[in-house]
Order: sequence, then structure tokens, then C-alpha cells
Amino acid sequence: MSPKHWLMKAEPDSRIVKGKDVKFSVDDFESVKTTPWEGVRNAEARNLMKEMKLGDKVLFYHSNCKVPGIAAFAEVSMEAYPDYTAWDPSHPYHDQKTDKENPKWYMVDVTFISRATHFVPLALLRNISLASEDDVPEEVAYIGEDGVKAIKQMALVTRGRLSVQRVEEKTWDVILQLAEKGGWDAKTVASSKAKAKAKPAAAAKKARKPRVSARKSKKARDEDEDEDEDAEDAPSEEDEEDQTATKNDAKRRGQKRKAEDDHEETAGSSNPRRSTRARK
DNA sequence: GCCAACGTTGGC
DNA sequence: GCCAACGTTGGC
Repeated sequence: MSPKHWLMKAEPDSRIVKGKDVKFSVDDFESVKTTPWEGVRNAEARNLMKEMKLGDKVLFYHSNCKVPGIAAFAEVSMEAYPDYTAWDPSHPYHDQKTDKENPKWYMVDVTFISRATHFVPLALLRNISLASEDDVPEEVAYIGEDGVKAIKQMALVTRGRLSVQRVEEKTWDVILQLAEKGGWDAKTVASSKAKAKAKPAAAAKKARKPRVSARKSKKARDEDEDEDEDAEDAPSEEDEEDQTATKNDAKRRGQKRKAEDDHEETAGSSNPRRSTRARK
């Protein structure tokens, strides 16, 4: 079968988490060429990585920064696996910290292919996704109505919090076109804010009340034993995020939360690993 | 099993 | 720095 397509997020700005800087920009990526995508400790992201195969295409995304967006193209490689020669490189390998007999965490290596000639900002994608199909921003009219549809269904715009996402082939093609042709101006990218604001709807139901103290602590929080990745050298990226596929958003709406799909562990979301956010 | 509180992501 | 979104926890 033909290669699948994915989107993987990395943070281009420095941010210290658990004593380590999680920074991994497109410049870093281009310079190292291949990096093990370690540290992911979110079940859904892990499951997606388990599906990856050598040669699958990857959109390298800049997250949690001034101008988030797609910065480069890459592919699943797995060349950095330590025992590469002794292992079948056609599928993901387990994280070095996991129990090899009963692997919990899987990961892949990702190799840089090329930079996006024109960085594709999230704001542009949002703008496109918010436009009616027959009202595509003039500058990017070349993606056509189908292109708009493809952007509209991207997990990147429909969900957000997920560091490893599936990307449809058509969507990959559209992103490729945008990156190669560019054409949008600041104005096109700028207005997204207002529009984006318009979408909150689900929010109402929540209406959070003021947080009263009360909650004791959850115990769990720190148990994760094995933490961390070893390789310091490896720049890595992200991790985290949510689960399950997007497809049914419908269900997502009122859903209760399911905890990951996978069996076993996982539950560990409490794993503070990278999760802690250094607030400014 | 529901739901309020809480923690975290991550765009802005 | 702010805050919307949303997963998770845990009392009930």
C-alpha cells in the first residue's frame, strides 16, 4: 500500500520541562536530519505511531510558538534505532524504556526531507477551514473546493490537542501545494483570530464555576517511574496529547471521557513527563 | 455512572 | 499572560 501521511508537532521555542529543553525547531531538524521521536506518552499518539511504516510521509509542525504552522516535510525512517541491523525496520520499535517483552510505548524515527518553501501558518489553514467552499481566499484559490474540504477536516483545525495526527492523502497534496506556491498575504492570515473566536459553542455548556479549592491531591501524579528518555541528544519532540480519533466528533461532544483505547497502561496520563507547562 | 473541579495543551 | 477547550480525577 502506498505510504500514509501524518502530522507531528514539535516546539521550536525553548521550554524547560523536567529539566530538559524540549526545543526542536525545523532548523534543529534540518541539522540532525534524523531524530527518534521519543518521549511520547500519550496513548493515542502512541497508537498512531504504531501504525506508521517506513517511508510514510510526515508534516513537521511548529507548535506552541509565535507563528504555529507547517514548517517542513519529513518521512518515517527508523534509522536511528540502536539495533537497527538486528531489527525489522519496516515498523515502529518500542521505546527504550519500555519492557521489551511487553512493550508499552512505541516510537519511530523521522527524517527531514525538505523545508516548506512557504511556511504554512496554522492561521491560514484556519482561515481556509472557516471559509465557505465557494469563498476560498483569493490568493489560495488554486487549492480548489476539494482543497478547502481537505483542510476543513484536518485534525489540526478540528481538534488541536494531539501531537501526532493522521493526514489524508488529499490533504497532504493540498499542504504541498500551499507550501510550494504560497501566495497569501498577511491579511489573509491575520483575520483568523476574529473568525476563530466565533466558533466556540460547546463552551457554553461548561460554564465553569469558580474553582473552589477543595480538591485534595490526586495521588497519582508522580508516579511515573521511568521517565524520561534517555537520549539527551536527541531532540525530541513532543508527546502528549489526546486520544482517539477524531472521527467521531459527534461522540466527542458529550462524551465521557474514555481513557485510551489501549489496553494496559496508558492510563498513565498522569505522567507528568512533559506535561508540565512552564507558565510564564 | 454523573458531574464538578482541576490540570494541561496550545492558540492568541 | 490569558483563557478556551477538553481530558482526567474522584466525590457522591
